[in-house]
Amino acid sequence: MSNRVEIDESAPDAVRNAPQNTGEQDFRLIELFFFAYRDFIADADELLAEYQFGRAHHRVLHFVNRHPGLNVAELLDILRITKQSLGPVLRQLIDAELLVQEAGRNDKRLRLLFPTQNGRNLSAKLTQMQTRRIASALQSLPDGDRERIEQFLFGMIEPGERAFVESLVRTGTED
Amino acid sequence: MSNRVEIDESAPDAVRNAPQNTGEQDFRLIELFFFAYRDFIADADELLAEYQFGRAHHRVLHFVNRHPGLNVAELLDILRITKQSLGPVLRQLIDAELLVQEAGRNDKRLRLLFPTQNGRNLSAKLTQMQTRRIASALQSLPDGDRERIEQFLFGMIEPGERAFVESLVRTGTED
DNA sequence: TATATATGTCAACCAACCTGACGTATTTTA
DNA sequence: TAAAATACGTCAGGTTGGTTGACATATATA
Repeated sequence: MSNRVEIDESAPDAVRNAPQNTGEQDFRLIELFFFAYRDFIADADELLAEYQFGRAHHRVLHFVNRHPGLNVAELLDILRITKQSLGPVLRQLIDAELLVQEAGRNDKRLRLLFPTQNGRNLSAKLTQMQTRRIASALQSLPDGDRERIEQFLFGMIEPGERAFVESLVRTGTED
Repeated sequence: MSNRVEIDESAPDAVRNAPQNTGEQDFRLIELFFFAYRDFIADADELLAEYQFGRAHHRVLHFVNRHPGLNVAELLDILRITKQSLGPVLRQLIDAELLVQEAGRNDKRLRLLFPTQNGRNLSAKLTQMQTRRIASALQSLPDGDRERIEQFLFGMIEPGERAFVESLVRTGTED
């Protein structure tokens, strides 16, 4: 069988020029953001692969660590996934003894999620890798620009979500 | 069948306290980056869904628009995926007449990729949505902070990748 | 007691990747 | 000029991380 590509004579015309990096087309920041995020995630991916885990596990581990005692509904709300897709991830993390479940004291329907010491350790390791990358990226900037970066990232978040994100992000902040 | 969760008496101990937002654990920027990227992507996802397209289509459309005449190997190198996974995406974009292929003039083995006018239009629409979100995030910052943001994002990129990304990002920049 | 809530689970499906193997057109090299 | 390398396409089968829908159970609330 031939896979010779016949160029369709009636094909729509190719546009041959590159678009410009104008005010309406901020390619520079769009692409930098894309590649920055790719590499921000990459470190963690490597470490997680040793455990046969993926990004889904990372996110669950991260937020349970940050908010010990979180219940399933709250976790789903943060991650914006369905309980059906959370199910296997949660089970694997519990089987690996990185998380534990406890029934709520007052409301026994709730399954409260806590990290184990191993879970805390792995999460800390992942967080440290990302923290180091951020720190080195901040290093080249003037002191005080950290707040500008925070402000920029916060401004990228959908306005209706900002209060919620702010409440998550404030946790554990001494101020 | 009962799904009563028996709390395993021998379960590892739960860690009950939240970790702190210290120098070693930069939760604030980590989480802001996570949520910012999520929303940065979300606008485009919605528009793409109308075409039954996903993020893979977006990325291909974006880079072919930015670099008209790109060949398949170069595209794979930017996207870091295999040709097997690019295949269906490319075919769908060509079938939808958003992209066209042409054999290379000098090297006829090459398949050069170009956007059609429709492809250019859709890509521009997607880029504009992301550009607007970025612009509104920058609005609250002092003038000139744009460069700081660029510098920060560039600093997040793996050092070995920076030259390549810089060469991609420079395309179409008048300076 | 009836209903609502929180969670778990079964089944079927999908998007977007992957590896491996192989075919064809074309170019380069020996 | 024949052989090897390159660029690309494609078939087959697998994985991860999601989805929707339906339903069961334990517990809480009205």
